[in-house]
Formats: sequence, structure tokens, C-alpha cells
Amino acid sequence: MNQNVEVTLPDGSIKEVQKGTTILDVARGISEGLARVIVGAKWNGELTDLSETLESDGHLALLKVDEEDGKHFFWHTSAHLLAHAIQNLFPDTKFAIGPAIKEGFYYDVETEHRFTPEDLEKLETEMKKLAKQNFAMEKEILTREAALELFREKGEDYKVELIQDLPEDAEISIYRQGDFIDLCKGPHLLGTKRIKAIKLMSIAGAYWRGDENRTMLQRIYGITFEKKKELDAYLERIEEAKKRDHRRLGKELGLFVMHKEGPGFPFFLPKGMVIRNLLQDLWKREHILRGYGEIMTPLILNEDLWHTSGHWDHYQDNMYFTKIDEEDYAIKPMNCPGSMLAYKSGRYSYRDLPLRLGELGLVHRHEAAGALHGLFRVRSFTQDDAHIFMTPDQIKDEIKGVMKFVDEIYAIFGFKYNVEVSTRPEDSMGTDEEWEHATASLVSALDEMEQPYTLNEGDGAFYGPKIDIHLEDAIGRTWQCGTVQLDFQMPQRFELSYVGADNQKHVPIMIHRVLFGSIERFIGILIEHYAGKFPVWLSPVQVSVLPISDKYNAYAQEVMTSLQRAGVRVDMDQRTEKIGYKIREAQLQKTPYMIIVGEKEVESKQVAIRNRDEGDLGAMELNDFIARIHEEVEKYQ
RNA sequence: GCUGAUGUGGCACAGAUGGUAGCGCAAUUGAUUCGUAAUCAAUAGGUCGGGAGUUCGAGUCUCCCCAUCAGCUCCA
Repeated sequence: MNQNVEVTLPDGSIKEVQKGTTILDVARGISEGLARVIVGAKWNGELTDLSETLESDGHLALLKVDEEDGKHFFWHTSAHLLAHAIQNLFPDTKFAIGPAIKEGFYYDVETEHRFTPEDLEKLETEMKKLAKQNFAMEKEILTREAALELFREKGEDYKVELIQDLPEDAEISIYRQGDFIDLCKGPHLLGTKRIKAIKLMSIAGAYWRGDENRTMLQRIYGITFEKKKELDAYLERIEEAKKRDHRRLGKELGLFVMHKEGPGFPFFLPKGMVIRNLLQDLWKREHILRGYGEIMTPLILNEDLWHTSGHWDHYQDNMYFTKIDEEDYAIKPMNCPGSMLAYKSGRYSYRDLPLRLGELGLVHRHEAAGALHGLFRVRSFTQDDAHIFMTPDQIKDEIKGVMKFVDEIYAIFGFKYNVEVSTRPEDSMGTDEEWEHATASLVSALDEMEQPYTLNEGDGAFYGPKIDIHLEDAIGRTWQCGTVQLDFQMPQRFELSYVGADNQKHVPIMIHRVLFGSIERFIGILIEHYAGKFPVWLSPVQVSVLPISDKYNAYAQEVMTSLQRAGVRVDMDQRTEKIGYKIREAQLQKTPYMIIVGEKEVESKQVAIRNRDEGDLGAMELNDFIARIHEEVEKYQ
């Protein structure tokens, strides 16, 4: 009988070790140094503890802490450490779940005690104390009965519920570290001593199992590192991210404001409107090139329409209503029903299709008060909507066309994005066959384009499946912007038709789609993406003219007028302030170019240019500068 | 909507244990006419988110609203 197993390493080499050898020993066999730095392993693709023994042939990858999966080990163990500290300081706490997340970890707990920021400091200290004791993370496999008994005895109701919901054949394991025991399938570090730099970030509420009808637990977020320097760097990165916050920059740069008189209803200021109009101009130009017509439909329409569309049944809670002459009306939360009526006003042959109708439509939705967030989540916003009416055999090409459009638009801003396909939700209308057909159409279009996507079961719109496009912003957060939704329902409900080649009436199929998603959210993302330093083509003010003293105001005015005639967005700072002061203000406004004019420029009839990033660029002819601006603007448009 | 926190002049902030509000920047006025990120001085500006209550007296204590923030849920 063979007592050895073959371990295939990532480089393809094969190492033969005795059956029952631990992964840590395999690592030691390679080098002691390696064994010291690794935190865990991937055994046949599964994250596995280093203490695990190898019982059969397989593939082994050893993970260091700076690798993504390596962090998972580190932070998962940190979550247990947090729970251990909570158990010590607040013994009456019940534990729910405590996973590692993208950045750090959290633990959800239930206790009468309300955690305060001071508690977090105490818990940090306790965690450090515990970590130093270097408890081994001991795994033990229990029978379902033993596990239930253990956690029932401890009064851990949440753990009991978790065990009860585990599938029949699931292996039930616990981890011990000192006197703390947790239900957990792992994986973990071997011990706790490598966790040295600890920061508990915040306390928040979270529903048990994410269900708003269940208990609200207290969630403590934290992050840990091996070295204090790494923690400091992380905290500094958070600070940097705060400086990019579009709510803060929106105020500082005079782009938009919010007032308590209109929670979730943003006010756009002149500079914000420049950006908004530029985006809309870009949008209109690109749509004309792709065969779209533009429409505009009313904000308020009779309630009957919303019964027909299905919004009454499926979206009522998010809608605002009003009365006109005793008749019930609704403010549109979506543009599609209006677009349906626009379609219905004409007669169509299959030769007229696809018919692409675009609309920059202002919609109002009653979002939960706690969900509002700057421009990212508002109650009134403009969707850059379009509805495409088509025959069944046009579906795939139209979807491809839209996806290509999305790609071209996002490229202008240098955004990365990823794609999700969402399928039928519980609350929906239509038959299974229609949903299957619609979903298959979306998926096959993406497959043919070789566009990778992830599947999001049950997250579609109530009228059809959708492709969601998630942008990645400057600090790595993803935001849903573009969405492409296929709809077999609404055209039927509205009895839309076209005459086919067979001279028979047919019901068209519809695509709903947005590229920016909402102009408001998109602007918010742009602000953070560029950290307020918009490219020249998008900058509300492209050039600030700064006379050195008011003796040169007349020449500065001349320069400004020439720039305005050349289509440059320009302002001037005529105040009797020192040049350093004016530069500082323009710099804080993140204006791309400053023109400094003083005696030298007046005499030479030139302009001295300063760039917000490169500083002083020296003197040049005004026409050369205008050419430079034009070139920069065209590069993006 | 839920959990927790916060809410003081335009902005960013101080204001132990309750005794009728302070600083900096911005603003206004005056002086300075200046070469690449803050010139000096003076002045003005606040129903302390709103309402009710406790108290001789509330920015400070209690309650109810409103808004904001961090999450949860939801979503473009």
C-alpha cells in the first residue's frame, strides 16, 4: 500500500510526501523561511488551514498574507479574536456571524449593551492582549447533535439556528482559541500572534441574515495587519478617500447643494450645470450617430397608466401621487410607460424597426430616508433612458449594439466596469417561457461578444431580466450605472404592434436601457473619480485669468475676451490681492489653467501659463495657448 | 424604514459638573499695487436644527419631530 501522496505545486513540480503530513510540514520541506511567512493554503482550490493533513494527491498553493486569499485567513481569525475579546469584556453577548470581508472583517452580535467608541478602544486593547498569548486555532469536527447541544448549552441561539439550517451532509466544525469556541468552517491562521496592528473601525446595525423583518444586531467592523505601518497606510488611504467625497467636493467647488427642505432632491449650481450640460450634449451627439430619436414625456400622468404598466402592483411604495381635478395622477418613477404611449401614437411596419427612442427623463422615486447619499442615491434624478422597439430576430444585434455603446461611452472617462446578468425576481409578471427566452437572449448576446459576466439570480426588474453594468470608481467601490433590460411584458400590456412581412399584426419586443444610469449619480462618480480635477473638456472653468495687480486688469480683460471668443470657459480674479493668493484660490478650485498677466506680458503681448499639476509653464502666445486648450478638449470628445 | 451617532454664524470647529456664546477661514471696509499655494488692520455676522417640557435660569438635562453621517435593507 502506498503511504505517500503526490502534491502538485503551482509551478507544476510534484513533491511526494508521506500521507498524513500537514501542509505546514510540506512548506517546511520547501524552506523554513516560506513556512514562516505563509498564512494558509489553497488545497485543490479550497482555502485550507496549514494544520490540515494531506490524505490524497492534489494541488497545493501556499498563501502569503499579502495575497488576497491570504488576507482572508488573517481577517477571519481576527474576527474570532474580536469575538473572544467581546466574550471576555461583555459576557452576556450572543454571537451571530463574523466573516472576513474585502477590507477587514466584522462580527454581528446581540447584547443589551450599546457599544460605544470607547468600548471599541477597550476591545482593541483586549484583542492585542489575547493575540499575544498566541492561542492555537484548534479545529474540531462535531456531529450535528453534539454541535447543537454545545451551542444550546451556551445559549447561542443564532449559532443553533445556523446549525439547523446547514444541509444534511455538511461537515460541522468548531474552532477553539483558549476558552472561546465558535461554530466555523474555517479557514484560519495557525495561531493569533501574527495579528499585531488592530483597529476597530465602526459600530453599525445589521439585520440578522440581512432580513429587515428580523432582529437588528450590532455589527463591529475592524481591520488588522501584521505591521503597524500597514495599518497606518490603510488609515491614510481612507483619509485620502474622504477628500474625494463628492458631497464635500460638490460644496467646495460649487457644483451642487442639498437643503433640508428637499432631502434627496439635489440643487445644481452654475458650475455643476456646466458639467451636466456637457454630459447631456455628449449623450445627444452620440445618440444621433447611432440612429436614436429623442423624445420628452410628461412628469405627471394619469394613475390608469400605472395600472396598465404594472407599476401600481409592483412599484407603488416608491411612487409619489397627486390629484388633478379629483382625478388620481402619479409622478413618473420610470420613463417607460410614457415611451410606450409615444410609440402607440404611430403605425409601424417591421421595416420601421428597430425604433430607438431616447429620453433624458426626470423621474421621482420615494427612496427610504436612510438610503439617501449625496448624488449617489437621490429621490429625483434624470435617467439617460432609451427604449428600443424591435422584432424578435433583432434582439441580439440590438443588445450587442447597446453593449458596444456602453463600452465606448465609459472609455471616454477611463472607467473599468463589470457586467452582471440578473434573472427573474419573485415579484414579477409574465410566463416562465417568456422569461427563459428573454434571459437566453441576453446571455447569448454577451457570449457572442465574449463579454464575461456574473449571474445574479432573482435580481431582475419585475418586467424582465437585465444586464447591469457596474463601474469601478476611483477608490475601488462599484456603482451600478448602465443597465440593459429586456421586456416582453409591457408591449403586450400596452397592446403595441407592428405589421410584419406576413401582413399580420405582431407585438414588438422592447429594450429599456441607460448608459450613465442617472446623470446625478454619474456626476457624483465623476467627481470622486477625478477627485474634483476634471479633465479640461469637463472643467466648469477651464482657465482663470489672474492679473498681478489692477494696473493690468485691462489687458487681462482683453485676454479673457479672446478666450471667450475661442469658446474657452474662463473667469478672472480682479481683486486687489497678491498673485500668490489668487493662485491659491484657483488651485483650490482645481482650475486646469491659470493665466498670469503682469508688466512683462503686457509688454510682450503674451500670457504666462500655470497648470494646476505642472505649475509654471512660462510665457507663450495666446493663440498657441488657445490651440493647446482646443487640442486637449478634442482629445476627449 | 431599521440600528447607532451627530446637528453651534457661509465653511471647518471650541464651548467640564445647567448661569443668557467663542476662534480660524470666508465676507465687508480701509491701507498695500504685489510675479506662481494665504499682506495687514478694523468691522459686521449666531432664534446654538425645530417644537414641547424640567428649572429662578438650558447650547448644555428630558421627550417628540426634522435633517445629516456610518452601516443594514433597497436601488439608477
